[in-house]
Parts: sequence; structure tokens; C-alpha cells
Amino acid sequence: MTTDTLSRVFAALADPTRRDMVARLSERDATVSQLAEPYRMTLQAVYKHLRVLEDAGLVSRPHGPQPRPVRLEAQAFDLMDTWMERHRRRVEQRYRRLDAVLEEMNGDEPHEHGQGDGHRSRPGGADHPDDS
Amino acid sequence: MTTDTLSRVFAALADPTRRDMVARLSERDATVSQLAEPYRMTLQAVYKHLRVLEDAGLVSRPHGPQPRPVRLEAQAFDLMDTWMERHRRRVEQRYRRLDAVLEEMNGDEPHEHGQGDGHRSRPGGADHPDDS
DNA sequence: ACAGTTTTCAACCACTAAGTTGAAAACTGA
DNA sequence: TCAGTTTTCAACTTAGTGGTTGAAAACTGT
Repeated sequence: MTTDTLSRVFAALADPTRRDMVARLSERDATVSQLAEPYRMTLQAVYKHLRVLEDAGLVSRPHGPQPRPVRLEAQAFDLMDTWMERHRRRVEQRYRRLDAVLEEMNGDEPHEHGQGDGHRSRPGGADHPDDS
Repeated sequence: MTTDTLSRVFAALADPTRRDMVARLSERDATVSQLAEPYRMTLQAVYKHLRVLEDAGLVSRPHGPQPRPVRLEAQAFDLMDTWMERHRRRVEQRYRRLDAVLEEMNGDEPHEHGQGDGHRSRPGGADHPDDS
């Protein structure tokens, strides 16, 4: 299917096994069989997972001599990262604005945020152009 | 199914329609019908998407009087963010270390670097790779 | 109370995704 | 060359997802 890259990246990481593979690959490269070893599934299943990660661009494997190593491609994370940051920042700005308004409205009162969730504030630079 | 939160968050964002909803919600809250309006699918389908986002904790809707607004929950992004950052950072460090090694090799005599099989990091037998 | 909108539930269909088994390539080391 | 491991392809089963239609709750304004 003509699924866009971002969708493939998110979908790839939606599986715990795949996330575990990524976690282990972030420590060291590995061959497929090395990767497969801790899991209780067949080698073929692992290979399939690997394909998903590969199609998402999260992983690459230089084809050549036999023990083809699997390695993480760090820059695939950037796609997600910029997407997330853009939207997250917008919400946080809106909340900050809202907080300001509320504060102004009722001089001082610890305004609680319902069922135990506040909003996390996160340091951040400023810039980012716009697009959905 | 007892899928962990992180998986649900990633899965929720793996769909372009759902990402678009999040994008629009990052601008302003909206009712379901407002949300549904630009899409060519039925209202019920939009509800289903909404439910996925809600189950993932990406969105909340205070239940009360009728036009129930849908609002983004910024802190759900933090889960993804910390996960990503942890691993991304590790890879980047490894790459930097590799660069250093290569540089040293070029300048000096070749140094044998046995990056070969250390110990498998994950103790075997874990039947569900419930990842950090 | 009633018409109308908004929200939700439930059954169903087509399609994808995760896993299996079985077998074929492809490479490695004597 | 040949045995053995490693990697890949293919068919199939099972469960989940995105979408539909149809109808039922729940709330609104008059």
C-alpha cells in the first residue's frame, strides 16, 4: 500500500517486540539470529518484524557477505520527533495562554486540573514554521 | 487485549486521519461533529478513531453537557518522547564513538576492535518482551 | 412534551497484521 | 564438492482494524 513514511514509522513502533528490537539495536548491531534469540517466536516471525522496521526506515542492513548485520538508522527518529514537537508545542502554548487567562480571572486560587493530571511543561526553544 | 500504553499511543498515531485530528486539536478543541466535518467518512467512523485516541490517552473529553468538547492531552506525548530520546541518544553516542575510533585508526595504526559478541544483554526466557 | 441534533452501540465486511509451518536459496567452512 | 547454518519466500490461520449501515440513547431549544 501507499502508506506514508510517518504512518509506517509509528506503526512499526506500535509493537512491543519491535520496540524491544530497536532498544537492543540501540546498544549494538546484531544479526537476525542474534536478534531472534531471546524471543519465543520463530525466526521467520522475527524476520517479518525486521521487514516492518526496515520498510519504515528505522533499520538498515547493508547487503553483502553472509552475517548481514542489522543496524539502527537514527535519523528515522527525527520524523516522529519533529511531528510530535510541533503539535505538542502548540497545545502547551494554548494551555499556557489559558492558564494566564484563568489566573487573571480569579486572582489567586490553586486551580486544580481535574483527575490528577496537570500538564507537563517542557523546556523548549521557540521556532518552528507551520503546517499540519 | 492488555496492550501497554506506549503501544496504544504509537498505534493511534499510525493512522493519517488520526494524526490529522490531533493536528487540528492542537490548534483548538472541537466537538466530534466539528472534527468529523472535513472527512469523507461517516460520523461513526470518526467516533471510532476518537475512541482509539482516547484509549491511548492522547485525547480526553470531559463528560457533561451536550456538545462534549474533545481536547488534546499533551502529557501523552511525553511517553513517546522519553522512549525515543533514550534510544536515539544511545545510537548517536555509539556513532560518535565509532567515528572517534575510525579517526584514530586513520591517523594511527589500525587497532583491532572486537565489537564481536559480548554477552547477550537480555536474559533469555522472558516470554513477553515487555519493554521499558 | 416534541422535533431535532448529537452521541453511542452493535452487527457486519474487506483487508491487514502477527504468527505458524514447510521449503528453497544463499552463503560458510572444511 | 558437500554439510550446515543463515537468510528468505510462500501459503495459511487467526485475530484485529477501518470502514459501512441501522438503530437506539441522550441531550437541546422551543
